[in-house]
Amino acid sequence: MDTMKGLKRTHYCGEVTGVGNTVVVGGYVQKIRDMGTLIFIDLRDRTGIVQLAFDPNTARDVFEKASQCHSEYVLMAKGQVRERESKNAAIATGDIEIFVDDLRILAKAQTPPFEITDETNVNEELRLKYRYLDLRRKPLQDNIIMRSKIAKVARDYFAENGFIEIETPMMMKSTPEGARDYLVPSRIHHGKFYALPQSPQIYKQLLMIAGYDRYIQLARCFRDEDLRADRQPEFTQIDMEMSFVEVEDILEIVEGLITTLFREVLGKEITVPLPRLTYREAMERYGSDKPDTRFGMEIQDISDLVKDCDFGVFTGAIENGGSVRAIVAKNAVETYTRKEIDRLTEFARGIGAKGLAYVRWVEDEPNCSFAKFMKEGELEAILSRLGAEKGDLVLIVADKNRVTLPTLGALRLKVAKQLDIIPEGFNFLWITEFPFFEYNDETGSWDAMHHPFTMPMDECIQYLDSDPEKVIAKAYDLVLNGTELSSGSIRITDYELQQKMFEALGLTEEEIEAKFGFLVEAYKYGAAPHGGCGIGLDRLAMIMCGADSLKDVTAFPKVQNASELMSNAPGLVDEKQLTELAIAITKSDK
RNA sequence: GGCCCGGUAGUUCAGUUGGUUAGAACGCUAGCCUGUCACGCUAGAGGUCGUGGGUUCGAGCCCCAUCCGGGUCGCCA
Repeated sequence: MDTMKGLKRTHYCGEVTGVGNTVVVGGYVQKIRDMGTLIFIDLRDRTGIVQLAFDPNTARDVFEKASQCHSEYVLMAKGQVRERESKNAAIATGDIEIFVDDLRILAKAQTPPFEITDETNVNEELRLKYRYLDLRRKPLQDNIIMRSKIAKVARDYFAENGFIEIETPMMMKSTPEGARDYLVPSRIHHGKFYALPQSPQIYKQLLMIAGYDRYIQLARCFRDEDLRADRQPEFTQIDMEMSFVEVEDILEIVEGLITTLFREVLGKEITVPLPRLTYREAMERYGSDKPDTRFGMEIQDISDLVKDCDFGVFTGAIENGGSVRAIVAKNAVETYTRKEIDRLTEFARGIGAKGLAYVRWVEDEPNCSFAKFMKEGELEAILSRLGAEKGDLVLIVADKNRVTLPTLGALRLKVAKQLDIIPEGFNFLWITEFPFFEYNDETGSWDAMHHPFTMPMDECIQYLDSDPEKVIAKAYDLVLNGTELSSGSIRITDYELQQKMFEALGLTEEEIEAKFGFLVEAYKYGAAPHGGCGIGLDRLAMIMCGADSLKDVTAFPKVQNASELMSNAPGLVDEKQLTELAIAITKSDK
């Protein structure tokens, strides 16, 4: 093994230029082409690839060393840049090569379990086990580098706008109203636990009380819930809070961040102000509070057309206060055979619908699952209202609105993906006027839709006790291509109102005192009106990188069961550690 | 916790109705080759068919259980 002695890197591999110059590069062996008495090595670093050339006639010993190299060896090479005899248009440095006169093998390498190539279809499980090798791949390096750039631009943007970056504790008190907390046992206080923050929410509100009127933090957050492609148990938020503001001020700052990020990182112009939809409108048109508006296929209400028909499913839903609604998938009858529609029906049932009615307009006579219940002209009226034509598939759900809308919303998304009709692009959307409370079917009580520190609209406060469903919150979500990017609100700054809010959510006096007493107390000392939001950095990076999963923009992600395949976290700990913490394991997996 | 999909050389996959010695490509090893860049040519090594059990004369293939991974619903104030 060699040392670097006497050599200092002058260029990154992908940036070598200047025929005639002597350069020093370092990197990993991507590929060796050994012609017998002529060797070429492609050397790779995070900027790209450069070709090293070796000829035994001019440098025998260097050539011998090159012949001992293998894939992924770590090399440093000094030599003269010269023009290639034939160019390679596929790489940036394809016109030149380095004729090496000093080669150092800094590290040998085992043959990796998979090839380090840009394109790969290697099983993700294996790649995660050898994450440090997967991270050598250019697409992943590009993503990680872009994420770094996003974070940098965001920090700069907030700094320029007078925000102060403040770190809040990673070990805090557990307030398990929302997601499950990750707990950290205390050695000094046996039987007591810290919790890792689900968000710095309470601390940043306290910072507003403390007078740091513009706060920003790239905050790590933790939620002990099941994973998804767009959900990791630990993630990063661009967390911000501002004082002396109303909703509009916050939206404006966030819009400024978005335009700056897209301009500086992707070179794309985003038009502001961003479009807005009220929660109610989003639900009625898209069946989701985070609609993907890159395509249409909006939900339409046909209740009035079927209220007198002979189909009990339709009329029953309407009589129970629900509705009959539909989406139209254009030119979809070839994709959706009877069998495929059955699968959609299963899918709809999984969401909560009792069934799925459809019209599959394949020939001149539309094939309709409920035709025999239709009176003269009724089906025609429905198809005409919906704008359906030959070749289209109409999907209809009849139920309470709380079932029809989300079901059609999910179907809309699924069908659009299957038909592959979602265009590229970045469609931002503010969702505003969220309801304050959400009815919980299981407990029969009202839960806070956002967190309990959210301010109701001024004119709604009167309904807090009498008509909770009428209360609208000063809350707003930012949605990008159907992904919730950010969630924020104006906060309650009046301690009496806060107290009332906790009570409306069913907390007893004692619970309020034990969990949030210090916060309520703090507001007694005066706070300017304030609000803010947390923007999901990981999700933003995922979409800006064009990735489908947070794993592609997270250096060391966790898998579905929240374990980490490389280190095998979480792991067992010593009996001694448990004793010190006064913890006994009563049950464990084998 | 529910549902769906997957697990066969290092990797990606094929493997017919259950039938002899489980194949291919890439990678790897060795040899040859002076302008390659998906280098080429020759030879070779490499398998607990995720694991356990069952059915059978016989299981990669059928059945049961289980483990691992992916997606999703619940969950994520």
